[in-house]
Amino acid sequence: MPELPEVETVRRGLAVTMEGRVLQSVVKNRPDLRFPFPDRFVQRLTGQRVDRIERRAKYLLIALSSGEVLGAHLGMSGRFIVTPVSSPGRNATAAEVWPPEAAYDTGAVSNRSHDHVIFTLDSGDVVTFNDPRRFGYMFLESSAALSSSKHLAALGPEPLSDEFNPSSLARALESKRTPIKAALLDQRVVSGLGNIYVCEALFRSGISPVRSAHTIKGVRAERLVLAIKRVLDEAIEAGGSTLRDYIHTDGGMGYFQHRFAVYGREGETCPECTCDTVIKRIVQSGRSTFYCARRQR
DNA sequence: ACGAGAACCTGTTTGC
DNA sequence: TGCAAACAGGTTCTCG
Repeated sequence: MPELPEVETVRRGLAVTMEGRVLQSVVKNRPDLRFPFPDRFVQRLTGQRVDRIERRAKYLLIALSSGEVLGAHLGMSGRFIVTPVSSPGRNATAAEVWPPEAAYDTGAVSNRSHDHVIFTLDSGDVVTFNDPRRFGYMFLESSAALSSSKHLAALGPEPLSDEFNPSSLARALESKRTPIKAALLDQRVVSGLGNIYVCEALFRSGISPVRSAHTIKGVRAERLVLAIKRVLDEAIEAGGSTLRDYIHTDGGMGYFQHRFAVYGREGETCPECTCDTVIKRIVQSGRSTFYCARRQR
């Protein structure tokens, strides 16, 4: 579900609610998500203060006063929902007020049986992790060991950082014969991109998704890097893209889906071509790719 | 060693 | 209308 802009939007929502607060109670409703929860998960979290919430690629990193960091990946359908103590129904128990009205309104929350972890803060606010498909997961790691931990160690540069630039991208791609579409989904090349924003960035840069990755250098690398940074910036600004599962922590929607040029637009006319070229959908390594065969070479 | 495809799960949409 | 197949924002494992 969520790519970098969606995870960043969730991070901002959680930071407002959780930073500086103490985890008064933690309820875990099953032994595992995609992976088993860490040993003594509830005990290691209960009573900890949340110092800071950061993001690395698509991971949320919740730094605790114990010196440990709670990492969370949303997979395809994971979401955090905040039920404020001041919301309507505040006199009800936490279990009775979730999910908030806005989540009902979007239709994005369909089943309480997928509430896997419920955090109650000392403010009274309740933060719930819900994930129908259970591709999401959580882990705990000491702050010092975090960057070399299993899940984070191999990640490529943050696309919005200066470490991600035309020459670093060209270097990462020079040995790859796979199509550029697949290479950009490889989190070791650049971290945080997913199917939507790869399609959109390739369109903006005029690069064909089937082009061999190693041919991206020079001007093409410059155009691609710029397109990736811009599309991510714009999507974060719009609060991400809400298609099916993804919603904000307050149940609200992102708006960037209205600005997709190609994603999900098979058969529609290309927004940049003046002729009547239509957007094509192909399948690459099992995932849909949308592009304009005339404009993208 | 690399790359394509399957697998992991549930829910929703599409097609016969 | 009803049921089955296809599809979904991600990652990881297996196989050729």
